[in-house]
Amino acid sequence: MTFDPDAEIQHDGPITPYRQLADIIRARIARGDWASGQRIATEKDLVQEYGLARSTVRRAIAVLVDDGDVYTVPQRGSYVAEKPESDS
Amino acid sequence: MTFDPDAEIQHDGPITPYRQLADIIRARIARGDWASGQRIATEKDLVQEYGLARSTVRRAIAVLVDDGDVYTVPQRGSYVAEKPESDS
DNA sequence: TCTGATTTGTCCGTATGTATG
DNA sequence: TCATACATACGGACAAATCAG
Repeated sequence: MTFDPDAEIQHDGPITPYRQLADIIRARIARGDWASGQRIATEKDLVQEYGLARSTVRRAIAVLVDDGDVYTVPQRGSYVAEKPESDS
Repeated sequence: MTFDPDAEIQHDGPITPYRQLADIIRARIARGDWASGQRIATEKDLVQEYGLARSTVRRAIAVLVDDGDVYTVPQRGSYVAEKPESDS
């Protein structure tokens, strides 16, 4: 993935490929590429689509898991988490 | 690397280890140790070969990058830049 | 049941980037 | 300048579980 210093979403830390990929996946979920409960792209697919190392892809997914956006099932894949609706 | 006040190549500023190393690398490129487009020695190797701190080696490489003699690819290494021939 | 393909889990080695004292 | 530590990233290898046939 091309390093994009003009990426729209900013973070606390430096803009890095794994953070950018995490944002991209989040955006794709929001856009409806994958519905709630559905499996997202495999690590292998993400590696091929974005030209990143698998370790980097895994780090991006780890961010999403940490944020509660997705969850991973060993040997199965990562799925879009069902998030509670915001009442605010 | 031993500080050498009698180094042949002179500079605008004071003679320092990182400037001397930059000169050495330049000379090695000119000599053909590394061809155009090829990766030069890693920072680690240069540290071991010349007995310098890594930060000093990095400063030397930064000089070469600044001069357009080499370019660095994150997580990959530094490469000999393809320089346009001088017609003057 | 067996087999092979798929997919995530883990570990290793290499290399540069950044920060601190 | 030096020494050290940690972060980031790439690439490879192998293990383990799952699933389709």
